[in-house]
Amino acid sequence: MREKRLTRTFYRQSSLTLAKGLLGKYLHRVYAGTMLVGKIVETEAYGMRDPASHSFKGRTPRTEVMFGDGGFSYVYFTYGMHHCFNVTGSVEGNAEAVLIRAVEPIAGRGVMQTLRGALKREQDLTNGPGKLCQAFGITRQENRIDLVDSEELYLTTGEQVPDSEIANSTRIGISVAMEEPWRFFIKNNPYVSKGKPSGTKL
DNA sequence: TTGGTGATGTTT
DNA sequence: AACATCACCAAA
Repeated sequence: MREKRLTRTFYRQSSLTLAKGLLGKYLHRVYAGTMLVGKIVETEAYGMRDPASHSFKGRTPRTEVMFGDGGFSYVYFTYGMHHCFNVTGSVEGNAEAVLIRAVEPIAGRGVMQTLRGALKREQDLTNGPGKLCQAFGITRQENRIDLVDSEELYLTTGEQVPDSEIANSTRIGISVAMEEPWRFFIKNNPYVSKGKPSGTKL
């Protein structure tokens, strides 16, 4: 069966709804003529009045795409060596985005392995936000792509994930708003990242 | 299996 | 100076 692309309407939801709704969807990326596909298994929502969001301090050249319409890629570079891939949500003026933290490889494994280099364990291929960007060849060149139109980077309906297979927790790797349970993942999926949720403090 | 640490460059 | 991370190594 043919994969159906996600519509603009789908992306124009709050980042919280979108983060959960993106689980099971397929990420498609054409890299050097090869179609790479991954099933989204872990996401995090970042929103408007969220101190952990890049958009919190207002519009800057980097975060401008977050303030635009839903359905665009937001790729940033962090820790001096990693890229992270986000999908913008909501509508023009509302800065919301969902960080894609992990995917399960569906197609194009060979190319992903080449891009990632030698690995000890199979799941290390794509079980983290920086890792999946490397495996899919996603860099800042892929920032601000319209996922509704692009032939190189887009999302499709993928697989339905029942609520009973979805779990949530606080987000990973942040130092503010650590109590917000805005991370979503598919239970028992081996490609979910191993980062530790923040905010398990008193 | 867990935990500590260094690499690295963009943004503010 | 901080940072929405990862790979490495050591200890147990």
